[in-house]
Amino acid sequence: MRKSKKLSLPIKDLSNTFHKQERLCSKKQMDLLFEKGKSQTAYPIKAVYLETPVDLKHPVQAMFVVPKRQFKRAHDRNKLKRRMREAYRLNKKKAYDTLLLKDKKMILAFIYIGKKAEEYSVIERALIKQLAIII
RNA sequence: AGGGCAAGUUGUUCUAUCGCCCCGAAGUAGAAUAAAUUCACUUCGGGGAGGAAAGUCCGGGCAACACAGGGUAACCUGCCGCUUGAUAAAAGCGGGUACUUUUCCAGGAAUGGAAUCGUAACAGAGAGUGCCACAGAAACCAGGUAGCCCUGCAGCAUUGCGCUACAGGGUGAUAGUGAAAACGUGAGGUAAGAGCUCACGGAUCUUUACAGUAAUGUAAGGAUUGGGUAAACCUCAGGUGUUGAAAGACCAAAUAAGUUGCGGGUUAAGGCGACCCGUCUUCUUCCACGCAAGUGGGAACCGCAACGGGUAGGUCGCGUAGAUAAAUGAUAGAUAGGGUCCCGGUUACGGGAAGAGAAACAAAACCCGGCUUACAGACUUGCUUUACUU
RNA sequence: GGUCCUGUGGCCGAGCGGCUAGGCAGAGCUCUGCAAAAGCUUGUACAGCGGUUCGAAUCCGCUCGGGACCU
Repeated sequence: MRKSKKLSLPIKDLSNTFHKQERLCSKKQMDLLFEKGKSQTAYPIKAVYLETPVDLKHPVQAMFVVPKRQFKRAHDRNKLKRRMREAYRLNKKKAYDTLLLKDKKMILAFIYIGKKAEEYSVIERALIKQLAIII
């Protein structure tokens, strides 16, 4: 596996942006996440999440993973990651609001576990479901 | 004209909304700082994947380390000329040679010539070694199974020719085989035979002349006349220092100048990143004993190895695409082309309808060139097939 | 990003140019009242495509698949 992105929201924000600060980039944090994080599955996506004490700018840092083993072509991996990222970007607002209220920070990884590339609508549905459960 | 195949060229449109990466400018009662300034945010402007970005099969740039010299090994390449940054190699273009497809011509045959299609890892098997299963007499300094011929001896037969067995010798014409069998045809010759000899033809090597930059070709002369395999070992010639961007430079942070072992002066250790020759380098300090050479001892120091510990963050390298877990997407709509159906028409084509709608292969991670592989549609060329008309 | 190894029946695994060993598994038969065990018999493979060679699993090239290493 190998890709991740992070999302950060400045201050109040409400927009559907997805900046670099919102992506999970630190190798240390990643190792920590996979070692201690909890996971759950909603086909075709598996989510790994962990509350973190680190002082982040945004309530959540997220990364997206598509295993090379299932998808040999870089093109296919990119496409799936983009679809997941897009779904996350458009639906993260509710999660942000909730976490801001609770004053908690979180790191997240979404791993694509399907055997074949699914349509955007399928991915979006699964991702919304994931977010709802996690938060 | 349609379909199919092959090769080459090309290889993707517009609008809206929400977003992504990089650069620049301006702004902010924002954050850090003494300040310069940096960061953040907002607005505006600009730029943002491919012909293969792929496979990583070649080469170059670039970088670090190494480097007196000679030889060996290993690896790569192998007709000639020109071109590109690139002597060699790779690639492109042209040429040569060999083989091959088709057609034609000459010949009794072997074979040769001309045109044309294609192929070639295209130096050497007149240096050596190895291998060539099965079949076959024989598979490589050829052989002797059958056959043919000669001689000797024995037997049979006999007017005579002869026949049979054995022994010795000659022979390579005939012979099933095989991927491959010892130049082809004819004549002479012989006991039978043979390039043994001759004629014509073929092949290999070579000398000279001429043509060509060259590979090579042509002609004449001479010598020779038994295979294959070098993508088997090998020989010859040319080339190759090693490692690669995870190369490498700098900064910051952190930790323990930690532990153990071995070595540190003569037939010692180490370097010359494979090996050898050869050559070069290293020839310390303290303590005790001794006049000295030297001996003994531990420690320091140096080198190597193992164990253990810490950090694994930033800048540069790095690009008017450009990150450092890696940017081009999503949604909605519109068209081009194509597909389906209906009508007219012999086709070509023309008109109309509904619904779908940009869908091939595939996404840069230092850069460049070549090769290979993948690929819808469009265009061009060639081949093939079908239909219609003449 | 770079470097390298590897691919033989359903599975494991020999085979350094000449009909592709062997074991396990499968099928049939023998044996048994039935089965197990045992014995006998039998089917099935060189990843794909080209090239070199008389002949290729083996040598060479390309493609595909599997794996390892370098930070």
